[in-house]
Amino acid sequence: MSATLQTVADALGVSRSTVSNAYSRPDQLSPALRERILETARELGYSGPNPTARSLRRGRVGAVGVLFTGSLTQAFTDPYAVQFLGGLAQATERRDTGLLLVPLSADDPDGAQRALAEAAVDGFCVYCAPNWQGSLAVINARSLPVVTTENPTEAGAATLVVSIDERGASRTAGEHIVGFGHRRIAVLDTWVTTERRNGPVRLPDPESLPFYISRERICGVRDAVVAAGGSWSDVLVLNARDNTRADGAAAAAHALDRAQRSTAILATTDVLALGVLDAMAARGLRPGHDVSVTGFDDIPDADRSGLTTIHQPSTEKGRIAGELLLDAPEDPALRRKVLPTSLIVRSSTGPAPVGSSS
Amino acid sequence: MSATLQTVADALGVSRSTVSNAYSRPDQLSPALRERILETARELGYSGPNPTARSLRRGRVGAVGVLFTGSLTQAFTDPYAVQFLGGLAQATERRDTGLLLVPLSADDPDGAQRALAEAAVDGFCVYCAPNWQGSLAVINARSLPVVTTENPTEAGAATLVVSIDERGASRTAGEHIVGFGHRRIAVLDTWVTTERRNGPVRLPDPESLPFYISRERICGVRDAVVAAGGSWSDVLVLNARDNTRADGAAAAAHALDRAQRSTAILATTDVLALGVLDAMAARGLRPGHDVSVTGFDDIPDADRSGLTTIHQPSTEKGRIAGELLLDAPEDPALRRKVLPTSLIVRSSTGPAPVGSSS
DNA sequence: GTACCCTTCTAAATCGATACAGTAGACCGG
DNA sequence: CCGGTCTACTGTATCGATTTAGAAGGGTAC
Repeated sequence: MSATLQTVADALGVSRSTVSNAYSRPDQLSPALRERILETARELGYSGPNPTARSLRRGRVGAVGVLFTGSLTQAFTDPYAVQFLGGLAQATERRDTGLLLVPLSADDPDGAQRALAEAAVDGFCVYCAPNWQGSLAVINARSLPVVTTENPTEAGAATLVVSIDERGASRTAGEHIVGFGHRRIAVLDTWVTTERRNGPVRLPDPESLPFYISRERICGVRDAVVAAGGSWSDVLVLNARDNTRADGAAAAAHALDRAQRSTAILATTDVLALGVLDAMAARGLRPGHDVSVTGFDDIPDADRSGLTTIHQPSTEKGRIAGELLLDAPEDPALRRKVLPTSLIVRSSTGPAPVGSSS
Repeated sequence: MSATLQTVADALGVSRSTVSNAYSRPDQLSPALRERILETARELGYSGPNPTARSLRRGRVGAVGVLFTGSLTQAFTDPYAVQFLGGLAQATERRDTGLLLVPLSADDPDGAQRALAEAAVDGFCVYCAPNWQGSLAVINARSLPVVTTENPTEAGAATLVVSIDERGASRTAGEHIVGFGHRRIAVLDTWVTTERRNGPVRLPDPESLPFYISRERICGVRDAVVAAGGSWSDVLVLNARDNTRADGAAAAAHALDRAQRSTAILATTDVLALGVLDAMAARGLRPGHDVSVTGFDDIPDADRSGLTTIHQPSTEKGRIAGELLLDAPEDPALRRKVLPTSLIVRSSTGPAPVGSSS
């Protein structure tokens, strides 16, 4: 069944090299012979050089690995992730490079490590995974280029980074909220605790959070609150089971249904924030009047829903990540990029309701 | 820099085979030696067998290719697609197999074909792409297993298929609608025409549509209408630019804003249907009263929005596709599976408004 | 006619591993 | 002490291509 270069070469009485050239370097042989070779190949059912063999010889695979925490479904549920991946794909496609999804299942750490060690790729993109099950160590051992969108500190010195000022951006949202006079504030995030449930969490010190993005975004809010004379201990911390709209709504219920209802809920992702809006709609609460809500990412749905949020250039982030990975600059200064963000004010935020100051 | 099996073997004075066995077949050597080998490897910075070389020798790559039409962003915008992929990932992960995304850019047919010919994979999954740029021909030439969720007829005899009865399912939705007395009916789909715009389209004969899913779902509606004594020419056909909520809303506007407003809009995907609901909300129209709306797929948001739709087991479809691909049964009867669907009636459908019969 | 170049093709080395057959030595029963 | 069976390891062929240096043949310049 499986024909090889040699098969075709033998059939025509030419050398293997020539057949190879017919596919990979057309300028190295006469057009006439090339045509005969391709013709013969077609007859023999030979569909071109074996990609694996070619990769071995060339030392280039033509794919980059994309790491995921948790299930793939979950990883793609967030439109931010999808946009980022779209950008990444744009960049890699231009260089004839594919994207290999490498799921890191939490149930099976060994399997995850094996998957990383055995993935045939030219580099890795770590975009939504914290240092999961020692995955970074495995990756670094392979001495392949790695680009991450997260933790610039935890990443090795050789790692490529494209990031945003998570803490500063989040602080902007916090300042926007305290500027409106809000004092009963809640922050909503995923996996603030290892218990996977929807509800309030005690978090004495947000600096101690292990997950970079959670830590930075929550600390940003804290900074704004403290700068305005407030105290971190007054901020209600809510955990959502997963980064989904439904879990956002369920977790937000705890802030909305208690006696002293929070007047502002700052979610660390738009998906969660939209869940908050869902929960409010179910209770007849008006965004921006009864309760103010902010998100993070500025996904397309945010605009539709009038959600005040932090815009970050998701697609561009992916594109740049891809370019860095495939064309890693030597200059250390060029190996780390920080992209701008901006606060987008829409209708989901407004002045604190009167009489809510207590 | 790059250590190989041989490097490690030489350093220890053992044979290359033994080092290989230390990684791949631990039972073939004494635990003590194995430990020494792994230790030495670590010191030399050798991170395990080169995946490409291993693939070549083993004849198995450990990845399956997933084909996309259009941009990756678009392919992942539909929760149905994400669920399907999640199921696929479940099945492949269990077999230590990764997912390689292969984008088929419309701009660059040659690039798309090259990507297919050069993808290092053990099989292909074609799940949302029609026969794009002759992609099926390229794939078939490689004589790798292929699974598709679509067109059972266009697919070669060797192709694995996991599908649903698209036409029958869609007809069920149509019967539900005509059963409610609706006669001013619109169908909404993506790419009914090659012009990419939102709005009405003349479609004398739906059987002539080139895209399988569009054709089948639309014909299903037609069958229901005709069976109820109606005529296809009375059905308004709307095209949405892309399969997005926003485009669904924009296209639906044409059915909602005209003098003789459609009393029912049957969308071929939930995403489009949710767009229709958006458009209705913007106009103060009540789903199930003023206008009935149906979707297709039963994505999570459908439930939240009270959308009547056709449920299909998306995740399971992906899982089965993965299993078929990695464990293709010989028996032709087992190579094609048809999964059940069901009509889920929610609040977005109801009796035609009185006096709408003209 | 010789020297030189260009085009077109070939031969051999190489990429980094795995599979399989085979060997050396230990151990055991009789 | 011999045949037989294990265990632990080695040697060689092989997977399917690319690459490099170089050879054959024809053409051109002087």
